[in-house]
Amino acid sequence: MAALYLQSNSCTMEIRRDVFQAIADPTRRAILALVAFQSMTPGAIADSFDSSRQTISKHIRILHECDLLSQQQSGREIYYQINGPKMKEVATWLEPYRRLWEDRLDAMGDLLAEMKDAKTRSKRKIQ
Amino acid sequence: MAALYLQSNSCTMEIRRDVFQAIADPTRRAILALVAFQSMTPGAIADSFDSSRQTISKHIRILHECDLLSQQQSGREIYYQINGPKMKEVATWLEPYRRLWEDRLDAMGDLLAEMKDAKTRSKRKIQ
DNA sequence: ATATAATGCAGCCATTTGGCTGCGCAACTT
DNA sequence: AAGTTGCGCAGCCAAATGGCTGCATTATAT
Repeated sequence: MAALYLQSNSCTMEIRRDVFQAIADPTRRAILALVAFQSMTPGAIADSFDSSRQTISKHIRILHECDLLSQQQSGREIYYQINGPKMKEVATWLEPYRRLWEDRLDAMGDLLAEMKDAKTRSKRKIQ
Repeated sequence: MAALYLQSNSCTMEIRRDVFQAIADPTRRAILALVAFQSMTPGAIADSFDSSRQTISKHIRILHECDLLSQQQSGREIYYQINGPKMKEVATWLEPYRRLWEDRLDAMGDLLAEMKDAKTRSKRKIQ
């Protein structure tokens, strides 16, 4: 939707993918899980799935375009591996929400605390 | 893609959404950011965007279907707020990858070796 | 009681997505 | 030199996505 485009002569070329859109697909998350342990070739990765090699290759391309995978050529083989810092982007986005599931002080946590602990002098500000 | 469907008489109704697919859309992430501070009504949320109220309502529905938002009715108004524990699902998925950007990172190969190390409990080796 | 406000739902539409196949090309094997 | 293997790209297609508009419904307000 909100992708960046770059005009190159007569054609329009997409240059950047969104990390969140990339990890939205379960197959791509599975690929990330596979490659997390060791770098793998597209062929080897595709062997783990029922989809065609080209389909998996497309997923790899998307992961590579958004920089979640880095490649390393060796002859005619290309080894793909996870790009750690890019994964951190998701963690960074998630960080501000951490307090929402780690214990107290959000609206819901406030409610729960009130239910569990009758002594709490809560000045809840729901709504 | 891999969504669950439930047959209900003549129509096919989707019953469950994926959290990752839900946060893939930038508008929905913005909604989450809005609602993180306080519960809000769909109308108030929609005021923050250029899209139509119904379009935002659709996004809210998706977030609610995957349980990222919880609702609380008050008269004809409905207050939506973030569901913390559901957000944790993303954090849980991300956790195994944390070592990829944390720790002492010398080279990518070292990181991979480290992950292997965690499995085999043996000596650390490069790539 | 009547009007207005707050929502959700259904339907329409253009674009994107994710699958497949066919193909071309470079790099190993024989 | 000729064949095989690994890989990416282009093109096709059905399904999903995200936007819009037009209702229907249920509370409030007048």
